[in-house]
Amino acid sequence: MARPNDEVEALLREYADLIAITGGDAFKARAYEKAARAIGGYPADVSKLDADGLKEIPNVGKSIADKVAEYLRTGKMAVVEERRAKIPAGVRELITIPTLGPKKALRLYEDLHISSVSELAAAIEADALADLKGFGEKTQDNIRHGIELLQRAGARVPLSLALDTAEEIVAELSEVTGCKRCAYAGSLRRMRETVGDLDVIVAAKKSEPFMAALCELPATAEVIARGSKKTSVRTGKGLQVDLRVLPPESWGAGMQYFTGSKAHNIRTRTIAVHQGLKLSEYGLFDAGSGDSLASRTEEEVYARLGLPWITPTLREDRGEIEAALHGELPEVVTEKDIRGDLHTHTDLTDGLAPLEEMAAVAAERGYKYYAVTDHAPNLYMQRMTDEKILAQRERVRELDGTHHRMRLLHGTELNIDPDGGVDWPEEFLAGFDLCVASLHSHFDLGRRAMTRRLVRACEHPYVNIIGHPTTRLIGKRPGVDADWDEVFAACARTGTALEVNAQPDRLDLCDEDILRAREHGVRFAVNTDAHSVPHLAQLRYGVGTAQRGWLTKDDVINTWTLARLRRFLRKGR
DNA sequence: GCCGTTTTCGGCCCGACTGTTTTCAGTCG
Repeated sequence: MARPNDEVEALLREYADLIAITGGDAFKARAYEKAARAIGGYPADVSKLDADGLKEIPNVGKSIADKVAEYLRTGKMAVVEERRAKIPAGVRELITIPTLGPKKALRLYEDLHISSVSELAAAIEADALADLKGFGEKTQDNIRHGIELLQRAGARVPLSLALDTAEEIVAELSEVTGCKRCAYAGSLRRMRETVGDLDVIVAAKKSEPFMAALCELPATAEVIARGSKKTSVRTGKGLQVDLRVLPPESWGAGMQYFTGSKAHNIRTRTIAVHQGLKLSEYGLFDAGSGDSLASRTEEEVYARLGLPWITPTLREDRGEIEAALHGELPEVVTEKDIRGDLHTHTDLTDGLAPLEEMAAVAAERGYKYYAVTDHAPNLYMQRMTDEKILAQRERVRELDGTHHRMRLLHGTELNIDPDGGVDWPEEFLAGFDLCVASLHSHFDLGRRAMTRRLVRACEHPYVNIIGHPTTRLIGKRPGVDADWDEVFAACARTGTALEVNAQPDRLDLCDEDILRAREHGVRFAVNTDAHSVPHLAQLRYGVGTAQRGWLTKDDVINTWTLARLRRFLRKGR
């Protein structure tokens, strides 16, 4: 979903890198990075803002606002063009190599005129770096290895793989003698959709046994660094794991610190500094006397800073600090708030398990209601017919209320055709309790046609939920192009919910889209789109994503009572 | 370059590890 905000973000990031590479003021470079991030995550479309409007964005002042306005007006930013003229694009590429930063990149360019990763690889092979100051044998080895890692690609791994690996490592380290506590932190705890590396925290008096245990795990393929406080390894699947061992009394401060995000921590540390305090992974200290004021629990640390405890999924510096200071933190939706799944499949179409089994497991999960929504006929490979779906409906009615009194709803997942129409005529659709409608083909219509298509689907009187709205597949396929603000407005106007699809390779809508849609007053449904029994447990990823989008119970229709849900599903008909 | 309950200047998170620079710079998170 390339939108002007993303373009501006990329350009400002490039400028920040170029400042760093040319030895410019490091604080200036960081100011541009902060502004880039703020614009990328800003809910409104920057191309619709003037310079004054741009200055409303946090970390965007007059200078950056003017430059962004210049770019939006002319398609160029003069200062970036100037720096690009001095530094070839390939030099910036060099700093994507792990262990190679802006300083070394500039030295390579100035002294040896190296301006691409391939030139650097060739120079190392030709032993051309031997006389270069600061490039000893080890440094060259690290760069060579860094280039290999870069070329192997796929730096970030899906949330689900990261979680599996982390739970395994936490379980192993928890067994080591002397372990007081062990947990994962970092972007995994914040439930980001992909995870770059794992942060595992141990509270113990002695660190060495844990460092040894991590290095000796079967999953460990390579030891990157090993010290007494921190050890980093890489797993066979290329996932980096950073282990920190902290004294038990620092547990809360350590978890707070290593959960991040970086941006959130900068804010909390700044708050500390303003109060004459110093916040580190070891605790919150009086800056003058060095006395420890809080460190045992996260709650304690936040409280001493004058903040309530903040849910990890909100810690992105997307307004949670301000909300916390004003006592306006959202009470985000949790897994136990979900009363039912509204998008699931059975073996009648492409699911693996029969209706009876899916329903039984859903009831075990404690759901009050559960919707079966198999594919509609226009997804031809699924061979759905009127007879088959009506026979299923009969069976659904028979089973209704038989598992722990869970109510079964009969639905379907319709296909939105290129014009925005759906499979069956209205008379037939009236027989369903609810209809999900999704894009399954024609992903490359132009933006206008795609917008019209989605808006028409929302306007359909029997379409209740738009399933996996952008149809992106993380790391494989971008979402479709549409004017999403227009689509979100149509959802709000027509009483059509947007799905937060919990499949770990979808997570669609994503957190940033949820934040934007929420501004329009849209309702959401957090669904698994389960095609098998184990998929029902993937709800946690959807809930995490919903939390990252600041959704409360009230925003999510499948936390509601069945009576309230049914009123919503009538869609004013 | 941005920002402000230490406001219009002077800060900007801060500590860990590595490698090579014999006292610390570069990179990372």
